[in-house]
Amino acid sequence: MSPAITPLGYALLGLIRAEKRSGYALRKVFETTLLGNYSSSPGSIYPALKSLEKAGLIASEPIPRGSLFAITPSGREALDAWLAAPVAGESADILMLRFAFLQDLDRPDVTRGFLVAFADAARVNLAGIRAFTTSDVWPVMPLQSRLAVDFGVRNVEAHIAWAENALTQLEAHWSQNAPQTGG
Amino acid sequence: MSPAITPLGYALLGLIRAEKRSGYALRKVFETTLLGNYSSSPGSIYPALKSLEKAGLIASEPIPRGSLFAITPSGREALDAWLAAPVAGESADILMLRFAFLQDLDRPDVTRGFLVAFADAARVNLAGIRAFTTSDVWPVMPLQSRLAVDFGVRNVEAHIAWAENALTQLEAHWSQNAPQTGG
DNA sequence: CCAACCATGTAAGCTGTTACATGATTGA
DNA sequence: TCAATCATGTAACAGCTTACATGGTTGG
Repeated sequence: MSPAITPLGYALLGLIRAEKRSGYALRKVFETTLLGNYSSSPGSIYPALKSLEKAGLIASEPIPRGSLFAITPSGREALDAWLAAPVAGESADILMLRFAFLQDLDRPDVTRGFLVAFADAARVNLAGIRAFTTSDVWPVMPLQSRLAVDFGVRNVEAHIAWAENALTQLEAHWSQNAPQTGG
Repeated sequence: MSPAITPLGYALLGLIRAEKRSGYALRKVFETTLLGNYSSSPGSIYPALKSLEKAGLIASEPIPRGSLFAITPSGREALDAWLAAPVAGESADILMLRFAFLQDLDRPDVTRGFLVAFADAARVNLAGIRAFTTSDVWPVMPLQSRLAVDFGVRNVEAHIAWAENALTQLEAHWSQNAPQTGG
């Protein structure tokens, strides 16, 4: 098995699938957009691109200045597998990256599944914290500790609310815009 | 200047200040509590403890089985400096770690300053996103991209609401419980 | 002509992860 | 006695950051 693809690797793969880009252009994306808290330093991106190319997931074509990277069939495969992977354990950051890239997959069923799983995971998470806040140790904990836990509660609640709203809006959008009738 | 203390190092310092602990006990904390997404693997914690000890921030005393670590004066100094540092640029995770440890500092003024700065930073952040969502590119962006941005908005809003509520509750708590009159 | 930007690369160093290894003690 | 847990350690590896280095091009 080839070395695992890192989050940065997937971020690059996703951006490259959406549009052929040079290493420099990719760096600019990380510098300027909200998406991705990844470093735009050359020391991270160029080695990562090399490793993706070596793994056959992207291919470079020379252009007048520098080179352009395009995704390969096996790169598409790896990216799709990642996008469809279960929502377990991954951080919100990574999951949002996946959500953003699900767009290019254009598969409402997969996106729907993702959002449902995302909300479910958040609800499980919330239940776990609630179990804690209703235990007997909770009332005797210092206020500041309880507030730190409350931070987690509010975040998870925001996640759930976001996922429900996103699902509602996307369903409306999908039903308006020529539903996919298979192909 | 000695090598910078890592987030894991501060987490260890904070836990050790609150209570003398062994490496094993510290690992258990990471395994069982909600706080800290740090690994409990021996390969991370024991080397980190060694490095803290080498830097003179903690000291170990032998006990029947293993050893206990206690914070040193210079460790306290380093921890306090970190707790009082500006809220700029750090991730929410790290900031929450700081908030939890601010408890042991027992300095309402510092905690208040932290929460105010935290809320301010979140508001600046929110304003930045709002500037984006009211720009001319926003309406033409795909729905899914807008939803990804909405995730960020909801998170930051949750941060602000949490900080405001935390401040309110703590002020009430401080005014009830024998306000510090210096000394 | 000089500054700024385009475009890529590498070397050093630190950190953390995984995996393996050791040995003592406790409980069934 | 055997498994589980206590308690610590280390070696190999991967990854990212910082910093440095190199050239070409564009614009004033």
